[in-house]
Amino acid sequence: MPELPEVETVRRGLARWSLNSTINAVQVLHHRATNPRSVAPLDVVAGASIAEISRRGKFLWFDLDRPYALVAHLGMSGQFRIQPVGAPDEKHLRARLLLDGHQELRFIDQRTFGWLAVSANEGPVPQLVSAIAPDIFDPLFDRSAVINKYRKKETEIKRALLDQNLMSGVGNIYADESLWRAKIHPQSRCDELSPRKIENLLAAAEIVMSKALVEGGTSFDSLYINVNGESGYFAHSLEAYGRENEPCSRCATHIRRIVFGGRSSHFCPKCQRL
DNA sequence: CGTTGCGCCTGTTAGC
DNA sequence: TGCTAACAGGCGCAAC
Repeated sequence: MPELPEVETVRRGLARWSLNSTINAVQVLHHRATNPRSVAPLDVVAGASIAEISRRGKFLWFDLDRPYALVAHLGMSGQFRIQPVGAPDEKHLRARLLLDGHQELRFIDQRTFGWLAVSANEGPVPQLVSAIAPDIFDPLFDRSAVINKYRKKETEIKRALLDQNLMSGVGNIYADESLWRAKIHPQSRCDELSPRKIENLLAAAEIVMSKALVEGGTSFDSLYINVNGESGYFAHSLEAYGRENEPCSRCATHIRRIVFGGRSSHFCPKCQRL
């Protein structure tokens, strides 16, 4: 499940292998690979060269030598792979970009929640990304303003953490990890948390995602890999997510899993009290 | 307007 | 053993 550290790992791989390349052709192999909000069919980027590869939260995009960008979201299972021309097609290959130098940039996506799109790129971020809040590593991230936004929310803190309009990049894994680290129960009401607690939570999110980035992200299976096909190693470092009935590393109480808001939350019932 | 729930997908696993 | 149901869950939109 690609969240900020995984998407950033992919972005760095893409930058290393495709920066300054020209996109010679685009081939779309599945109708869901194109986001319906794309302003044009994907093959309009043919002939463009890749000037920069950028990211906000879980969205990434190719800045082109044109007034529009090629935006990508990996969804649940999206992958980019750099492959030599002629390599056998992957089972869930959804689109391929032919680059100069006999390389292909392939978009592979089992569950088809991921997509590509062409979007106007004349502001700070492409139009398609403009509604997404800056992530915690963005120079535009305003920590005190974001703390105030969380404090005004009339919902549980876990839900708010997943809201990409407040702060982007955090998904279910890093939400649970951040809450564990900050010792906050996922069902705590936002408007009952002190500014200090929320500040601690943001600091925890920043630390957890920084550590994950160093490890190349979290891989449970082959659904998340980087552009070289390599897995990340942060799964070994998870303290709460996916550890139901295993002992908390701080107090040995068994981690509990509950479901609310349609998703699983993992937490230590002793360290993270309501 | 803010919050909540649903639908979109497919491969794996748990349970009967 | 073989089938069905549950599960994974980011995002956009509809509904309340």
